[in-house]
Amino acid sequence: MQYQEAKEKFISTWGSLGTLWGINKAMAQIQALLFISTKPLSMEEIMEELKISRGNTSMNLRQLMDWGIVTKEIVRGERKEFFTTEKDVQELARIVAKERSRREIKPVIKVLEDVSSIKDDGTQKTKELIKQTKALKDLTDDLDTLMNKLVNQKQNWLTKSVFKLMK
Amino acid sequence: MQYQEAKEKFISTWGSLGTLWGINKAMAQIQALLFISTKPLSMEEIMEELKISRGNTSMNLRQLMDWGIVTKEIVRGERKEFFTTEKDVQELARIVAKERSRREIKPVIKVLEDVSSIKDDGTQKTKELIKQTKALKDLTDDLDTLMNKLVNQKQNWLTKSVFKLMK
DNA sequence: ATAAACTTTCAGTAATTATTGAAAGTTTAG
DNA sequence: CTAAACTTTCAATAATTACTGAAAGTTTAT
Repeated sequence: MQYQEAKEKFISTWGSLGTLWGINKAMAQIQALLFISTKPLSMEEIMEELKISRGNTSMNLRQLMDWGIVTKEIVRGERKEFFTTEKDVQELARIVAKERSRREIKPVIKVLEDVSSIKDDGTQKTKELIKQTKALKDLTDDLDTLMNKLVNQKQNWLTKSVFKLMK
Repeated sequence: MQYQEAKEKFISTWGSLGTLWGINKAMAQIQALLFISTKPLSMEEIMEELKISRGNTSMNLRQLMDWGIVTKEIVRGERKEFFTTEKDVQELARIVAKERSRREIKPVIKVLEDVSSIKDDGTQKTKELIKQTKALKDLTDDLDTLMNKLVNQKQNWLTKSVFKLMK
C-alpha cells in the first residue's frame, strides 16, 4: 500500500467511525485529514481533498471548533484562515470524552435520576421501574466517572498502572 | 411524576440514547420496555405499547437476539412467543461492550494497523501518516482492552477497587 | 469609502436510514 | 392433511439527516 491509498483508507475509515463517537462523517473526515497533515490547511484545500462543498466544510469546521478539537491558525501574510487539529491522541481522547460526557451522558443520568425517584405506589410495576432505572443510573454514573478520571490523567503512567492492575 | 409518565420518559430517553451505543431507536425502545417489564411480553404487546408495526417489531427483536440482549421465552399453553431482556445491568454492559468491540472497534484497529505499517518512503507526509495512525492504533487498542477487562469482571469488587485507586 | 477576498448562512435537494403493511412462510392443533 | 395462529420478509414509502451552492455577510487593503 502506498501513501495515497493509505491516506484515503484512513480518512474514510475514520469518517465512517464518526458515528461511533457521535459526530457525522464529514466532520470526522475533516478531522482525520488535519490529523495526518504536516501543515495547517485552508478551507479551499479541505474542500478539494475531500470533495465536499464550501458550505459543508464551513459548518463542520465550526462544529469541530465548538468541540475544541480544531483551531484556527493565522498565517502571516495570508488572508485566508488555516486550520489545525489537536495532534496528541491522549489530549484528543480527553476532549472527546469530556464533551460526550457533558452533552450526552450527564443529561441521561439526570433523566434516570428523575424517573427512578418517582413515588413508590406499592405496585409491582412501579417497584420494577424504580429498581431497574436506579441500577441503570448507578452503572451509567460509574462508567461516566471512570471514563472521565481515566482520560483526565494527562500523563499516562496512571493508565499504565491501571492496566497492570487488571492484567 | 406518576408511573405512566415516568415509564414513557424512560423509554423515549433510552430510545434516543440508542445511537450512543450504536443501535437504532426502535431497538433501544423495545429493550427499554422489556427491561422494566415485570413479565415476558409478546410481539402483540410490544407493538401496542410502542405503537410500531409488526414488521418493525419482528426485525428489531431479531437484532436484539443477535446481540444476545433479548431471549425468547416459551410460555406453557401459549402459542405465541414471548420475549425478555437481560435484567442485570452489569451483564448487559458486558454484552454491549463485547459486541461493540467485536463489531466496530476491532475492525478499525485492523485498518489502523494496515495503514500505519506502510513502507516509510522517507517523505515528511508519509512519516506523519505513520506516526499519527500508529498513535491512534495504540490508543484505540488500550481503550478497547481496558473496556473489555473492566466489563468482564462479573463481580464488581474489581470495578470498585479501580475506583478507589483513582479517587 | 470601495472592492476584493474570504466566510457564513440557509432554503432546497439529495442521500441515507427507519418503518410500514401485506404477502409469503412456518408451526401447531386437531 | 388442513387451517388457524402466528412470524418473517421485503418492496414501497416515510422520516431523518447530510450536503450543496448561491446569496448575504464580514474583513482587510488601499
